[in-house]
Parts: sequence; structure tokens; C-alpha cells
Amino acid sequence: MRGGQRRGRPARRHRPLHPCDPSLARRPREGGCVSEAEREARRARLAALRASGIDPYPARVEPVERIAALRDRIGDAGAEDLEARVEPAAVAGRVMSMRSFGKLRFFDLVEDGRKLQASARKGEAPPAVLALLDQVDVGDAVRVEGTLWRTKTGELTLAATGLTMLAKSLRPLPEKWHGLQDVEARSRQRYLDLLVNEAARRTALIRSHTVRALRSFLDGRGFLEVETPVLQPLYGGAAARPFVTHLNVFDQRLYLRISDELYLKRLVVGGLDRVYEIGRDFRNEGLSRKHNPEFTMLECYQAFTDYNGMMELVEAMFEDVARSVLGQTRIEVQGREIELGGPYPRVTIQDALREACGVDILAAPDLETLRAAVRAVGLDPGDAPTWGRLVDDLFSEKVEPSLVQPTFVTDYPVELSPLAKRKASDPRLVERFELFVAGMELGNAFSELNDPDDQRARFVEQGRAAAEGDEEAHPMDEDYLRAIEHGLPPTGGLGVGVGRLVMLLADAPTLREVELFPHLRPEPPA
RNA sequence: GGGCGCGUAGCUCAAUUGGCAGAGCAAGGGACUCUUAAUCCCUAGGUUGUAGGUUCGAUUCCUACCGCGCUCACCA
Repeated sequence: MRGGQRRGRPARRHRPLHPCDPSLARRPREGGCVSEAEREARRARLAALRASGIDPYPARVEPVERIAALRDRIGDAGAEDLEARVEPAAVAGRVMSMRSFGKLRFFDLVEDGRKLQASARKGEAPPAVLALLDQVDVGDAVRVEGTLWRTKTGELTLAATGLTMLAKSLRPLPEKWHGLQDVEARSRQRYLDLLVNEAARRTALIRSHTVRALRSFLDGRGFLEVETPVLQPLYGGAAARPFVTHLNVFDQRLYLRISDELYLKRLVVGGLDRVYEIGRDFRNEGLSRKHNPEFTMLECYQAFTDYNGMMELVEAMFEDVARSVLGQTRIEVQGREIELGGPYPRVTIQDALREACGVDILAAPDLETLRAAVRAVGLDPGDAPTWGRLVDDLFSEKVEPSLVQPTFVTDYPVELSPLAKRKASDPRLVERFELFVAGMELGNAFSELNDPDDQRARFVEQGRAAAEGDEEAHPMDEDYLRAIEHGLPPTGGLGVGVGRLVMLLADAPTLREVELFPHLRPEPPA
């Protein structure tokens, strides 16, 4: 098939390239085919600045006041008041728009999301200011000093007596009315999204405030924030395929963690009885509205309690975080009202499925009888390979989407939960719950399995599943077993998907919207 | 990977049945001393995602490919 050789397509490489190989250089898509007029104009002004001895990227910035602080300071002081006071001010910011009237020019400065209008009047402003203003483009960072006045319309305005270029922008900002719409461009060039789309900025702030509120809540309850390894010789704590990497010095295979769980419980063994970690986990799996290959997980462990304690903890946590971030516990998520104030209803997975589709999973304790039971109620059992997976499939399809208000689903089958403690009343089940909100899993918790012999047996059982082809089976972890053989106190553990929590609080439809830099397909060569 | 949809100027979007590819913003030139989506006049900006095909003629119809979105599957 050499006949239709394509010129544009480079031959596929079969060997990995060194990261410095120039062929791997990222090439922004718009590279060659843009109209260059605007960038040439900006380049020309850059050159003009340099020609007149002005550094367009100076190292030093004279002191400035933050725009927010300035607005607080001035308040609603009136026009005459300001004129009488001759109020001086100096601010820095990005020029977001310019309006000129021949002899009077206005331009808007934005710094940390706050705007201040500046002005320069011919005959009033120093000639150097007016001359420099000719070289200023929308997008440039500048420092302005001058005196404050109010326009006829009451807008607080800084009449420039001094103007300094702080950073010349060589590319235009996106359209000022509609902002940047293209989903891909918004994700790839998040800085533009943040600059021109109010919602993007709001979401970023909500995320940061959420993490801060989580920390504050847990700190207030005596939890200790810790950091555990991201690079692990053995991954575990969740059902997922890992990323694999390599440590040269020991010629050692390492995995990027899929959860923090096993290390945090080692710390509980060590007497750090209340610990938490907020960190990135990595799962080598598909992307979706609710999944990113790397994501932020909060895990916390509390000794001398159990999954009931974790239910109370997470109820209090969500209520507290919502109040801290939004000032209220009632939120709207994709058009649906949700109340994050507890307590949340609790339902066993058995009851949930019995109600949703009339199947009693405990009355059908193996794959074949469960398949038959599912068919008996007119549903397709699909090709789930194990009983546990079929339960999971049924739940995901029939129950999960309907759980809009916060709901605890409890008492999972032991086969799905190799690290959770069995229920005393029914050894087929474990003391575990998952928290669902807006049809989405937000949290997962259990009474931690602290019987080392049972734990070993569970790992062995997982090994059998792995041998049967379950790529997500939990690996045997002798080092972890050694730790809990020293005695893990009764412990409740909780994991919360931070990004998903932010989706709720920011009313974002996808994880991609709350992830500043979501994973995207690599850009094609230009 | 399957299905559906989309891809037009830097950005946001039009283009009748297949008949000369347009507007606003941004840019360049000009007018204007209270605008804040300023306004007005002029100018420039395009291989319509790529490659083929049908046709006198393709942004429009067909095929393949690339990319994006939604969705299903995979997957927490």
C-alpha cells in the first residue's frame, strides 16, 4: 500500500523517543494558518518599546495597592470628595479593554478578578503616559499610578500620571462578549478560560475553597494531615489498574498509587489515630464525565470507631464544607435541588436492589442463580463474570442514577470489599457504605478489616480472581499484613472524591470543568 | 471500540435547492473630551479540518481519515 503515500503524515515511530527529541515538541494547533496581522501589530509595538529604551518585561515592579483593597479603602466616596482629597493610588493589572475618544482614553485593569477603570486625558496626563499608551494592547500587564476621580456615571477611575509596561502580550484575548466557548480550547488553554469566563474563575475558586474547608473541618476534629508515597512498590486500596513506572537506582518497578489506604492504615497502627491525606490518585482507565486518569482523593482514618462513625463524619463534613464554600447547604445541581444537610437516609444494597428491580441478591447467592433471578424479573443480566460484578452492574444501572439526594448505601457483599470488616450478623456482607449524591458516587467508607488472618484470606481470594483474569483484583501485600499483625485498632476509614464534590458545589456537569488541566488527547502535529 | 452530532477569519457565529464565502468582536487607518458591549467612516483578514470522489460548478452531496462533543461499551 505504498501507492497513496501521504506527505503530511510522519512515519510511525516504534521506539520511544527521548523526551528532549524535537519531534515531541508541543505544537499549538493554530500554529501556521492564522492571520498574523494582529500578532505582527503587537510585535511592532514590542519593538517600538524596546527601540525607545523601555523594557517590555521588567524585573522590578514599583509598589502597588491591590484593587480590592483600594476599592475597600475608597468605598463610595463621591466625585467632589475625591477631587478635594486629590486621592493618589497605584495599581497593577491586565488591560482587559480600551475605549478612546481622541483626547480622552479609558482602559480597564483587572487584577485578581477585580476591575478598576483608568483614564488618560490629553493635555492633562504626561506626554510619556500618552505615548506609552499608544503601545499598549488589550492583554498587557501594566502599572498605573495617578489620582482617583469619579466619572459622570459614578465609575471610580484612576487618572494616570504614570504608566509602566509590566508584561507585553503578543497574542489577542478571546472575543469579549462570548468569551471562549470551544470546550477543548477552554481546557487546553485554561488561562484564557480563567481570564475571560467568569464561570471558570468561580469554579477554580470553589475548588480551592472546598479543599481548604475540608482541611479546616478535619483539623478541627483532631485529624492530622499526612503525606504518603505516590510511588509504591505495590499498589492497592482500590479496584483499578495502575500506571507503571521505574526507579533507575534500584532498577525497581513502581506503581503510581491508586489509593492512599494501606499506608494511612499503617499510620493508624503506628498510633496516629486520626489521619487524613488529600492527594492525587492515578488509575489507568477510561475517561468519562466522572473520571479522569488522575484525580484528587480525600482519605481519612479514625481509630476506635467504625463505619457508623464515618457516616456521621461525612454528614457533618459535607454540611460544613457547603456552608463554608457557599454559605448554605441547599444546592442546585444540573437543575435539581439537593440538600447537603444531614442526616442522610441509609439503605442496604440488598433493599435498594429489591425495591428497584425486585431482585433479592442474598436469596441468589451465586452467579447462576442471580442471573436466573434477574431474568425472572425481565432484565438482561448481561455478561458479568462474577456474582459481585453482576450486583455492581445491577446497582449501577438500576439504583445509582436515582439517588439524587445524599444517600448512604450500606452492607456490601464481602466479595466486592477485600479490605472491609465483615458484619457480625452476616459474614457474607461487610460494614461498608458508599455515599451517592446527584446519581454519582461521592464517597466510600468501611469499618477497616483488622483481623490479619481474614485479611490474608481475602488477599488469597483476590489472587484467585486475578488468576481468573480479573485485572483489578487486589494484590497480596505481605508488608501490609505484617503491619496489621501488630494490631490495627478498630478503625473507620473514608474516601471522598474531591473533584466530584466540587462538581456538586460548582454545579459543573463534568469532572473536566472542575479539573484545571484535565487530561486531553495529545495535540496532533501542526 | 460502536452510534449520533459537529468542524467556515484570531474569537463568536451566518451562508436558500449544489450557483461569486458573510457579519459582529479583535486587528490596521481616520473622527470624536464621561465611555464601560462606546459610536461612526474606511481597510485588511479564508486552500470552509485533511485527502479523494460525484458535478459545468461543492461550505453544501458521497467515501476515508483527523479532531472535538454527546452517548453506549470498557472502566469507579
